[in-house]
Amino acid sequence: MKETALCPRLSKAMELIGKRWTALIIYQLLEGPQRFNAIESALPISGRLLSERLKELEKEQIVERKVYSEVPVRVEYTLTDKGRSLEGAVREIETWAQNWT
Amino acid sequence: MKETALCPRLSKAMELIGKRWTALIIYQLLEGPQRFNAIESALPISGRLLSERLKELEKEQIVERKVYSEVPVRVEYTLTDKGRSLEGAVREIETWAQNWT
DNA sequence: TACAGTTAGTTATTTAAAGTAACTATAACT
DNA sequence: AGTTATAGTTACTTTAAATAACTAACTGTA
Repeated sequence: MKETALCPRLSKAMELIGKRWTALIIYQLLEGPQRFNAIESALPISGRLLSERLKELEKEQIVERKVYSEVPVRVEYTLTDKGRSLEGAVREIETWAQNWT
Repeated sequence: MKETALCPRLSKAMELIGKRWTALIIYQLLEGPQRFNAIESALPISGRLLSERLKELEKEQIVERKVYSEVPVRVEYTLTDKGRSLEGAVREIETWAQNWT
């Protein structure tokens, strides 16, 4: 993506959390750690995209991936501090949506 | 887009303001009314997409379009009350970005 | 031994959105 | 007649998202 002279920080943040499904995944993880299937069931997202998004969020250190070698394998996704710190922004958007839509 | 059972309101809001460029356009308009060219210059967005986004935002009553029949024509875009009410959310994201990126 | 079930994905293909560049209408100015 | 300016539009290419089918690893059952 091109850079904006306007506000590179906002731009970068929007590129990340404005990406489709990202905010909803974070919203879902605010409930607590979740397994891959749980997130997939909570949202109308496919495994393909969920996998892609979780990788991006992991790379940005917004979520943490924990693998439990059970059978079948269990993988849990948890918000990091950085991830949890997005709660305010997500709640603001939620509140706005309640008041204006 | 499919509906999410999770939080249709957040989902709807993110579909709108999470759309590429939308948050940055609103951020820019928080400075005050702006002409088409001014927004286009402030962001690395093309006329094609800016036009498309502004139409969407006008339809959602987040921005208002005013035409002044001067030569050449002047078109100004202003945030409505609904649009200005997004300031809190945008600032939250900006603050998060400052603290965590 | 062979087959179904479970989780957490991946691969392949189609469809939608975004990026890029060139073009248009209108009117003044040279 | 040709140039400049604003606010777009049109045509085309590239990237991202949606959809569906498939895979690996292991268990439990017939």
